[in-house]
Amino acid sequence: MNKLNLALHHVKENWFGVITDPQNQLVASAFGPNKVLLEKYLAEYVRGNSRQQTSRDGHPFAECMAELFYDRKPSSSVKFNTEHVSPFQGRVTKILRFIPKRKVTTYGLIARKIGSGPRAVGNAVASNPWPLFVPCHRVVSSTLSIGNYSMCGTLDERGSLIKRQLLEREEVPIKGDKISPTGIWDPFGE
DNA sequence: TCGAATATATAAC
DNA sequence: GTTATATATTCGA
Repeated sequence: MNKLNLALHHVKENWFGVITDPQNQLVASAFGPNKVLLEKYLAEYVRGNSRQQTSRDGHPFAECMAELFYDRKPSSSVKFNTEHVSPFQGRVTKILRFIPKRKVTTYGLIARKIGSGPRAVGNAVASNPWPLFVPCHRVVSSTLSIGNYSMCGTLDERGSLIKRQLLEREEVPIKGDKISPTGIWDPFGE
C-alpha cells in the first residue's frame, strides 16, 4: 500500500518529474536539466514513505508540467497530496494558488496576510513541493528584484534565470532586473 | 529543547 | 548602495 509512482518527461534541455499517489494526487514535482539529480531529489523527498515500492509508469501530470513551464496550459484539476507539508506551508500554499497570471506578490505581503513573518514565508515558499503547479515563482522580494529560485534543492544564479524566464513568458511586466510596480498583486485585494 | 539557518523587511547610514 | 536588527518557522545536535 501507499505505492507511489515516479513519472518523467523530457522536453528540450529540461527533465520534468512528478510523484503521484494511488489516488492520482500530486505528491511532489521537480524539474531541471540533470535527470540524475532530479530523480535523487524526488526520491529523497518521499523517503520513508514508499520504500522501494515506487513504480515508474508514465503520467499525464509530467507532460502537464512541461506545458506549465512553457505557459501553455492552466494547472486546474490537479489534486495535491499534502501529507508532507506543515500546516504553515499549507497556509502559504493557499495564497500562492491565488496569485494571478501576469502578476507577482512579495514574501512580506503574504506574511502580513497570514499574520506571520516574511522570513518564515520565504522558508515555506522555498520548500514548495509542487513547483509550476503551485506558482511559487510568482513571489519576489519587496525590493521587486526577481530574487531566488531553487531547483532540485540547489540554489544558484541559474534558478534565478529560470524564474525570470517563467515570469517573462507569463507576461509579468519587468523593467531591467526588477518587476514593475504594476505587476504586483496584493493578497489583501480590495 | 535550543541554536543556527533561512528564496525577508525595514530603517539607518 | 550597504549594514544592522527584528522576525517566524524549520531542522538538527
